Amino acid sequence: MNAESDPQHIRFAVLAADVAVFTMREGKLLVRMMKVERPPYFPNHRGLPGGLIHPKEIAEDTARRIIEDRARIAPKKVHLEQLYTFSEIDRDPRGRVVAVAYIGLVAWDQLSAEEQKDSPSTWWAPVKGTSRLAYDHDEILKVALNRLRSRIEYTTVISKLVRKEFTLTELEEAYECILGKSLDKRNFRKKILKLDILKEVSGKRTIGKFRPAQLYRFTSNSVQEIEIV
Amino acid sequence: MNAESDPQHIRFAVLAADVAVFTMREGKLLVRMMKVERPPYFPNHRGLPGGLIHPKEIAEDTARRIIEDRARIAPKKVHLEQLYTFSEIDRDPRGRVVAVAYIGLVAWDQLSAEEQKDSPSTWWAPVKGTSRLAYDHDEILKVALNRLRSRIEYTTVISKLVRKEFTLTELEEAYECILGKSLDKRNFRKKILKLDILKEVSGKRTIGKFRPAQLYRFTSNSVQEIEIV
DNA sequence: CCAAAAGTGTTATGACTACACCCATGA
DNA sequence: TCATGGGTGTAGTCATAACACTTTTGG
Repeated sequence: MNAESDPQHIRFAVLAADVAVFTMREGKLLVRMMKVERPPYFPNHRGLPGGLIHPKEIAEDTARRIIEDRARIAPKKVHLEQLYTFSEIDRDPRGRVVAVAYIGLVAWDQLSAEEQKDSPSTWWAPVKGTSRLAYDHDEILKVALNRLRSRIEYTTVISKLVRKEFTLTELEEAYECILGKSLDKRNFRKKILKLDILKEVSGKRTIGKFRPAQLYRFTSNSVQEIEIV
Repeated sequence: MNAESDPQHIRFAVLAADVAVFTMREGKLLVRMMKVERPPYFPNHRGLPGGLIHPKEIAEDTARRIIEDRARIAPKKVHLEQLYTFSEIDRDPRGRVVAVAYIGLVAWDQLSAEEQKDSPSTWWAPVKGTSRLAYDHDEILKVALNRLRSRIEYTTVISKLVRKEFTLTELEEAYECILGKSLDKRNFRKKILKLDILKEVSGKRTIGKFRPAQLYRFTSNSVQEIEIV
């Protein structure tokens, strides 16, 4: 019998979950930040919401709890996907903490006034220009963005960032915002409609004093794997 | 100060790494198995190589150590990619163990005679027909296979499963084996050559008594993201 | 009638699919 | 010369990319 099969000798590590919750407002991608008060390492600092995994919790439930308690957002509104597990020895200066990182996506219009609002403890920050975060959260955010970018190209995850009913222009802007490049309006429409993942809904939306736009919604509520963009 | 900021109250979980090491022999995908002796839960059972993360180890190094000590393969030969972190409460009947799972890829011809050989403690098993593994390893293997399938379609990971110099027929068979479908020889060759990821090498290989085949190798040693198949 | 966003079609180019025969070799 | 795997080309179809003007609306 070796050391590991004897429970007395089992080695422990601290396990945490960190979450990069994204939303989109006025064509800008935002990420949820929280205050990190960890003197002397991170006095008056900021980072992604995170916390330790409880003994009777799967990592995804930890992520949900953190979204609720730390990010102050109702977790059932947030679409979660596991991102990567970060286990660098010194990623937390207080000791060995391994973090299972998640990506969270939520549509801005699904958020309550409270959830949209910024507070001293948690707030929305534009992704562009967000850096110098506590722990290894710069790295986590970078990996999360890369994953988000690649996933919108072959899945329908973008459905979790736009409102339930949207115009094709809004959808195109969401793609452009995450991909960081502009798309051809006519080609985008042809392509997205041919995929057969959207359905027209009866209403139209008027923005300002101009021509109203047809509204659409995703036919399926679940994230599907298809070739987009 | 809340409970989590007080080191006395930090909650611990057991962390492990599990590895699905794949290789390919005679057009069949094999996965490395090990004996699991955990009475009364898994007497005389089998599973993927796995073990606990040491305090001063990143998860990937744990995976390498397990590949060396448990799977009995020189870890530097194995290409590793993090797969997913499994944290179901009861995935290990002995207690709470969270596993960071990895995919390992190694070319059969890179293995020594010892490494190719099966022993009572660790052996190669054809992926097709491998099931009823210990812990949640059926699930891990399933997720690993899905990931492997999708990754060979948009990266050059297959380079880690074929020998350094290979014929186009060998490469095509490797794709067919993992994708589980046959490809058109002419179309496959046109496509793979146009991608500009292979270079001809001077030699030819004769199999049996027939016409010798041109040898190729991947131009880059690293796994690249490109649209294949 | 003006300003602004919504909406729409064509053409050229390149990629993909389907498909069948000749070539080189060793026995 | 035969058996076997190696190697190649074309035509039809489909997807992509580039590109500009008309429509609808409220003020």
